[in-house]
Amino acid sequence: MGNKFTIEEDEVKKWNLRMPEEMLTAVANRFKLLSEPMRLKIIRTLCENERTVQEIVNEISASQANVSKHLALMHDNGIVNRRKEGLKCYYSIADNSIIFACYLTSKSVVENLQDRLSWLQKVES
Amino acid sequence: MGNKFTIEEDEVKKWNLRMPEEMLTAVANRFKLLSEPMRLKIIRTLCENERTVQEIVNEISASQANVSKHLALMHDNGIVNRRKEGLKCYYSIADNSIIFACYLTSKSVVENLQDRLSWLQKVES
DNA sequence: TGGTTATATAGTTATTTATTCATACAAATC
DNA sequence: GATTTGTATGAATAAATAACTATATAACCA
Repeated sequence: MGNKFTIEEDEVKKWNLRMPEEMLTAVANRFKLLSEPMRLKIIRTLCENERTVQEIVNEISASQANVSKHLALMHDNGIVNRRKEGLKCYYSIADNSIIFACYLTSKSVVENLQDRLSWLQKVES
Repeated sequence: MGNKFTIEEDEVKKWNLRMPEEMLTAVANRFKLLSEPMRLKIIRTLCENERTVQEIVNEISASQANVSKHLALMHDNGIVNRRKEGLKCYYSIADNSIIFACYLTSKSVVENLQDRLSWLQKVES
């Protein structure tokens, strides 16, 4: 409760140094997993709690097959956990940094849009 | 210098609430921009300083045409700035949260790989 | 004006992948 | 065992796009 996430800016800047090629590909792949609106929708339903496939299908409007495939992909890549209970299969977020990345990116995208909008308004007036 | 970036975990969890469809698509699109190793390579060269297209081409091994297209794409989407000076064209990171997202994701991916590795070692022994 | 340099852009190809439909599998219940 | 329910998967299709080649643009210089 009231947990804080803190990072030193200097530490961030070191990101550019000495990252081997395979790591770069792995990072790109992680971003690719987050680059589909449908998967973000699914991830969003998992933010609060674990969910069954059917629950997800009901919350977002998508076919069972499609949701199942996206979940399988995310599970294979270790960003969601799977828990079976009888017929049902519960999925949950495996790594909170996923949510964090989504949050950060959302904020940044919103700010970006706002900047462009205010620029547009300046030009118009 | 010594700047810190802090976020409340509770704030992050609110990400799932009331985000309109277009925002989700915009966020997905931002992630898609970061989902190509070649673009990450380019971004990495821009971490320290602005760079000309040729400088980037020389640093990473890629064709001028390809680098130029990636830069154009990133510029169109507002994640790099462009500054012309004579014949040369200098690009730079438009939004530090990009670097931050890369850093976070890299860390998370590394931890994920380490977890899988230690799990594998447990299974083997 | 002609030539050189830095960057951008068409057109093309090959690859990836999200989605759909149909079906398979597997656990529970009758 | 047969049926129902929840989930996974294979095949097919359509759309997106990274990379290449060749060419265009545009600024600088002789």
